[in-house]
Amino acid sequence: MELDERKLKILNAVIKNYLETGEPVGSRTISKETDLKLSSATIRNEMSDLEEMGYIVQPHTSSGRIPTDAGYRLYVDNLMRDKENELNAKERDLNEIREFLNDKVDRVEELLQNTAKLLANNTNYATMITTPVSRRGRRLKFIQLSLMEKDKLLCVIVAEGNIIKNRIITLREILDNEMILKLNILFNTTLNGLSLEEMNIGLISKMTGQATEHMELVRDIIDVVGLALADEDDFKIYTSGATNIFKYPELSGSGTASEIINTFEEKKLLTNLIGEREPGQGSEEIQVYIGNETPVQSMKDCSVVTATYEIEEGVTGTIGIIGPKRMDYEKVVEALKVVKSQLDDRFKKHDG
Amino acid sequence: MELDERKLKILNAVIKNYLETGEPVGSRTISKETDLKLSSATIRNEMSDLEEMGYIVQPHTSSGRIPTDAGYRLYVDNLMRDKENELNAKERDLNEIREFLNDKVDRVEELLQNTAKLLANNTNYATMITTPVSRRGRRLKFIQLSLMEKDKLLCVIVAEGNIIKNRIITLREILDNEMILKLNILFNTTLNGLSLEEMNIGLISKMTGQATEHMELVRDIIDVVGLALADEDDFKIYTSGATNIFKYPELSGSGTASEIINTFEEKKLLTNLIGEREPGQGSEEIQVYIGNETPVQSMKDCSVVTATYEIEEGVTGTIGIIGPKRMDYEKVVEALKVVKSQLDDRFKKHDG
DNA sequence: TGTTAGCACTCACCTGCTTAGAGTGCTAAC
DNA sequence: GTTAGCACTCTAAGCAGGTGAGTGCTAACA
Repeated sequence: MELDERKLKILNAVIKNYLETGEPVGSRTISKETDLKLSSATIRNEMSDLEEMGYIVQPHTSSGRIPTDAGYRLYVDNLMRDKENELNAKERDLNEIREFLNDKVDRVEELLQNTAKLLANNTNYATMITTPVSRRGRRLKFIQLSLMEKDKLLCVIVAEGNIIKNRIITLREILDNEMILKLNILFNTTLNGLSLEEMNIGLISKMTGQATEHMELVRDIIDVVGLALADEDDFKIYTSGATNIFKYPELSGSGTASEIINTFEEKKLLTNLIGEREPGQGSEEIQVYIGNETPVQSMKDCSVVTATYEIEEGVTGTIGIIGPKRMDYEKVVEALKVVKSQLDDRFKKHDG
Repeated sequence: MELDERKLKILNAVIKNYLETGEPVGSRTISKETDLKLSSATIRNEMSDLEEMGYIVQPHTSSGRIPTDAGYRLYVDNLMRDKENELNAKERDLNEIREFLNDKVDRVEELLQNTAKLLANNTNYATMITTPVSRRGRRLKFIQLSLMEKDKLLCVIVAEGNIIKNRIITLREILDNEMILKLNILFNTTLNGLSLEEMNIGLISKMTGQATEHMELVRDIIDVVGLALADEDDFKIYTSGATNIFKYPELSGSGTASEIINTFEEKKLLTNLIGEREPGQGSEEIQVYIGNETPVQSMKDCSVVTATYEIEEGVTGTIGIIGPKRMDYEKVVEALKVVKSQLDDRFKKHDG
């Protein structure tokens, strides 16, 4: 059977109507609400075909049709853009996002948290956003050792991108200030500008050789620096609007809501959503997962839309919107694009 | 009417039974399950009295009784301890908590997060825990200035309790290393050991006087130090097991669950739970809020039990457990006591 | 050959009715 | 003061019937 123009129009109408109402849609509704001048009987025949092709189903005999995952897929991939003219109304909402992101918020944490909240409020879905992380390890910019207490050494480690980490080392020996100064010089002349991979064994033995009386300490410090550079513990996931899912009966019933909320609470469970985007792939960088396509099991009854933002070459974060399968894909995709580009801009501005 | 021994026993039995089953409890049940050798008819009379006194109610005519908030209150304040002999069984669970907290977890954040999770798993209620905060401002331990880029100065500020904060100052002048060394010495000799309140105007003008060429910078640094010491932004609330509330039908129905989950997501809404304990008050430092007594509106159908832990004089955090009014108060209170004392120990150990 | 009107049929949902069971309050007897 | 007995109340569950939305199929129409 062929998916001709008319069938597409009907499918589009069915999905569009279902997105709005959340109720199964019948042939009469389509007959009345499309510009196709067809009776409900004709529509019925076409819908029967569409069902056979796997794009729509009846929840039970003699009820209207609702889209299948395949139906949504087709809609998202091919039909959605047909309605671009309607976007103007939605643009208004998005302007709020634009304006907000243009305001200055000083701390990144707050910025991301607010972005999540804003998206959640504007879309009425649950949202998540991650801090940007670098694919390759960061380079060491410099290191600063200072004595905090007589047996506690503070190591301030500054990496590329001005990521600052503090580590405390408990000393097994007494150090005087002069020695600390020497160690500072030793480390900064040897390690600065290197990435984790470049700090090899040769380098380490060279350093321990230059400070034979404090070999152990030097090793400790190198360890700490290595861990700090590798450490992704400033990788955070912020979420907002998890309770929005209660607004959608098809999710709030049974155990689904509980599972989803739990996933949001244990933010680690969301890591699978983070895009493994190949560098330089597709222009959009927006992913839509429908139902079972989702990488997170607990969301198999939802749809998930993610975008990847990039604040500099190789340093990316992920924004995600989670809602019912009948989410307003257009609005969500549009909102993500706006946020993504605004975030890009903001970070670039900050950089320069 | 007087609340005699027998009435107390019956009330206790009603509440205990209701805590277990969650169903209204009838006179026959009590007649069978207590050691009082009384018929159901007698129990009925007594229950009628207890209802008149406001300790129990019938959800509808001709159903069993459930406790009122006043009933729970009486139970928590006076009746609960009668069953201390049963605690041995529950002790086993608590040992798990003890063992866990004795294991070393390096980062405080992780420790607290895990504690919340552990409590949630062991009690089947929702839990929260805050980072410890100091009532009075912290004292400055030392400060370390270093040049990060040619126009960016890194200030590492270490406060009492080894709280470390990093701040970046953008320079309006060029500084050489010698100058930075001088500034380091100036700040550390003048400010170390002082609290925010003690850094008064006299001190500031004395310092700017000693570095007239860099007056602006000195002022900037003092500002940054002041803000960092006052800043409570490392105050965090960790939560766990929010979805546990779905296990209790009386909460999961209607909008309550959604509201509670929302409160847990917007952690700020939980701040009202944080104890304003007067120093040196009551030995227990465990608070039980039943129903409407709660300081957080969205939890008016729940009970909330909080404990305050203190890692050093004046530096306290709050642990909270949120569940249905029919929560197992004994177990919860016991668990909180264990966690509280273990946390105390752990921090003291670290200190020493 | 595609489109339409008509009709029988299905199914979810609502309403009203009935029944069973748990539990009460009251009274009278012990 | 305690108890047995009884009438009463209320919930929960199950069943019957009616309604309406929607379908599939067939036959007639353009």
